[in-house]
Amino acid sequence: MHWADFTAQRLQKERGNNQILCSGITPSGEIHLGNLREILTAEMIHRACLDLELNSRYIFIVDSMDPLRRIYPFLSDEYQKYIGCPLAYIPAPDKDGQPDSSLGSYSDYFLSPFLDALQQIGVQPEIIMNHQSYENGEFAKKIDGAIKHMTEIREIIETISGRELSDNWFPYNPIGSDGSMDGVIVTGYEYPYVSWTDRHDISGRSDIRKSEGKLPWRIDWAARWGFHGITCEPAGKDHGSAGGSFDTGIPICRLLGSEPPGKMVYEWIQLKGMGPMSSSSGNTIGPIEALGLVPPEIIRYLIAGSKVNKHIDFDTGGALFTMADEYERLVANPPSGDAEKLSKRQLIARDTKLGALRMSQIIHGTDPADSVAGVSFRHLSMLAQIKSDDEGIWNSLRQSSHIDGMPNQNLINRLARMRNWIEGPHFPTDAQIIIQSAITEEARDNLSTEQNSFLSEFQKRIIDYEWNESSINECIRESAAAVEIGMRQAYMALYWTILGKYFGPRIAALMSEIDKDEVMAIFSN
RNA sequence: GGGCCUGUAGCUUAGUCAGGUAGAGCGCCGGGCUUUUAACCCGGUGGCCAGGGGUUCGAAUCCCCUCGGGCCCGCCA
Repeated sequence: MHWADFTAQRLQKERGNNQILCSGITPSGEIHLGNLREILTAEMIHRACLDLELNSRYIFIVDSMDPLRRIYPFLSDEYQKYIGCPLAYIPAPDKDGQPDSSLGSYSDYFLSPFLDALQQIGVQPEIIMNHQSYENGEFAKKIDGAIKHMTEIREIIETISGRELSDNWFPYNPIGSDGSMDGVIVTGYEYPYVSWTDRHDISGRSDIRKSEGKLPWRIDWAARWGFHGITCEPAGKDHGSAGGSFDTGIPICRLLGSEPPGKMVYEWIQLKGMGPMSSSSGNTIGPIEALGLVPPEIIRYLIAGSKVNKHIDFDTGGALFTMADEYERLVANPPSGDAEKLSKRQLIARDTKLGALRMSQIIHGTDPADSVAGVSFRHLSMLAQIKSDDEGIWNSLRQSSHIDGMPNQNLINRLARMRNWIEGPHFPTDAQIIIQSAITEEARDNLSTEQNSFLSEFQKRIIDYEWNESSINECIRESAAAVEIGMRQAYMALYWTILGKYFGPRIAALMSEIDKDEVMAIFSN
């Protein structure tokens, strides 16, 4: 069974027919591909719940109330004054990292491209801006409870996380006179006001029913589990390790009167050979960038086809072909078989694969067969390289009867992505089609006597042929027949000559795209 | 130091939670086909399931130990 279905069944047993799946992110910088795993993990479980006919909602909480913690590499020193201020209330950076209030809030600025990416991969969450939950007083009860149970919460955090909290620690961080939560010391509490003195020695009070302060992370998380009624929130393994925020969140959530979700921890996505993604190290690939290269259903398949607790190596090079091939093979030939005839293992394998395929669809519940657009990823990569205009590609596809009439939107999108990939730095060199200007040494060494005589024969004959695909092919066939050489050998000889390797795309189509004199020049050289 | 995950064929892995004769894809080898979609079709090769011990009629699966790999433990998914 697929992990999403398995989790959905477990949730039904544990929490009944109403489920609220949740994921959350902090928009402190460019949101990277790794964040997609959190979102897709939750969203796929949500879909599996819907498939079980449970009442399921999927909410996406943006940690817009989190403070700016430090000056990131892409920010100018101007941001010094905003450290400790909620991301929702400070201006977005411009190209030079200068704060520019005309660009909107910091949190919206980094969030909106990410929401576009979610749209593309078919994720439609209910979006909740956490600062609004503070503004409209949803947190008030939990804050009041946290302050009243201050001693117990302190003990939970100190014993479970092993961290020692300072004497003036307080389970609520008020915002001081300059908008920052740093250096603000709480001096008293009387509902609904927390009074404080900030680092400029200015005193004031915060109304816990408004966004005049926030709960520290570990309590904030536990509190919102409660008032949103969250039944499942997969967390990154940083939160999942012993003494992490999940372990403290569970008892704190109960202390505040609510049932916490069960612990569920997912592994991270790494860039192949480069370690975990991290905005600060610059070792990151954005979902926007990834979605510029890879069809969205294949991104989904990357997550759906991996177990939650396995780390994923994301590779923007040749492995994309392998991944796309696997997906297309699965779509073309989905595992089937009679449940009675299959062993338990084969049955599980079948259902897991079918589940992954189901979860990979952009639109929930649609037929996977519609997602492949009729053309394989590999074939499209070849066409995109030898044909510079899109119309030429559609013509070619019509001729090879891959498509009928006009290309659908899915295919148009795929081609656009393919062109991005090919033109960008990630495209693998061994997939590149490079037309040689002369026969290479390596090619010479690999060509047999028969192949050489085929090539001379072809060179002689082609002069009298038209320069188009079918005519070139005819010439290849006749030349091969004349020197009594197998077609495979004949094609290989042409690949060596024109591309400098022993394999390649349809050679006649490729040749017809190039000028005849240019091709003949390769032979002569 | 505390903890999590992980080790199955040359490679990527399924199967581990619910113990019941090791599955798949890629690669490789052989054959077929041929206007080659780096394709397709057929057949084959290949695993003391990291190692050791225990529980069991029976262990890749559960328990214990050892070793190797990845990662988390201020913020980060």
